[in-house]
Amino acid sequence: MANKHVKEMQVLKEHLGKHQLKLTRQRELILNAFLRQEHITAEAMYHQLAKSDPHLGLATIYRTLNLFCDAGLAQARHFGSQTKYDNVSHKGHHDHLICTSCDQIVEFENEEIERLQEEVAARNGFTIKTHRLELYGLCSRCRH
Amino acid sequence: MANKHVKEMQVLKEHLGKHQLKLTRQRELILNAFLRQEHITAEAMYHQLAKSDPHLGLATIYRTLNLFCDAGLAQARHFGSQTKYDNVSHKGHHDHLICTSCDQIVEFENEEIERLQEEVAARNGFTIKTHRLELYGLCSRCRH
DNA sequence: TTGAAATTGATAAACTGTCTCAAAATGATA
DNA sequence: TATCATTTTGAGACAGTTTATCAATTTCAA
Ligand SMILES: [Mn+2]
Ligand SMILES: [Mn+2]
Ligand SMILES: [Zn+2]
Ligand SMILES: [Zn+2]
Repeated sequence: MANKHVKEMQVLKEHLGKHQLKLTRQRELILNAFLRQEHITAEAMYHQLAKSDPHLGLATIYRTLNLFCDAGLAQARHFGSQTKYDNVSHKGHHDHLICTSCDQIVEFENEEIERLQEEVAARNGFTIKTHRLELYGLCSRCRH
Repeated sequence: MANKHVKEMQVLKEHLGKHQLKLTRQRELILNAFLRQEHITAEAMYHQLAKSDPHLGLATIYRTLNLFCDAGLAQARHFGSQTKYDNVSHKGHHDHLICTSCDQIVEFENEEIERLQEEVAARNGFTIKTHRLELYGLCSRCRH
């Protein structure tokens, strides 16, 4: 429990070192809470952390989650109207299936789709930097 | 010029009729301006219409563009941080290539990708209702 | 023509996220 | 370990975008 998330903490420390940033109690706290999640909003992190740390500011949550993005531990994703931070510390690129009824999010990878995207881009003279693919619908549980 | 967009006006009128809504000067005005665009923000429509109609309210623009969405003439799309209304009166489903440098938007359709999406969804027990695929990068002009 | 119902415009409010700044914490250095 | 320049924090102000409110106006079915 105490020395969990060692690898991710190392990644963060390296990023901090490279950018003359400091390791703070808040950053450690937020990192540990964040790594227990897969996809979470800043607001949700705020409420969750408020239980044990009522004075942690919302601005600090935003700043810190954005820092995690810079460090490569997180990725901000806009699902519908919500912005969720995706815990990518242990995953590579992936896209999402989202149940519009229960908000369940399933991750998937499909190299065939990725390849076709490149093909479409090339055909139009584009060089892809990033892309976003989200499939919205009903999961098997919610369909019934 | 006067009787342009007759078909779309008909679609709107049918929607209004079905929902006991009324045809107003503003709705006609906004429809004609909107149909001349492909992808436009509410704010941009507001400024464009302000030239000829300085007292048209921004709220009316939003309300009316959302009405067009209900009528199937428009679709709200969140590109990056902007919300653009896509003029779909004369198009079927399509996805987008977006140049992050000059904001150019290219539309494309790829039935192979669509098919693979269904496959992915089925494999995960999902039934897709909608999806979003956006490829962000540089167009040929901006790459140089 | 009338009048109930819908719509409008102005603006307040909601919502999400960033900025400001004084006070506190960090960590490199002596 | 003490010093102290630099970074970070928390609180709230602020900004951008979209919706809600409401009195006045417009629409349209009767
Ligand atoms: Mn994910
Ligand atoms: Mn389009
Ligand atoms: Zn579900
Ligand atoms: Zn371009």
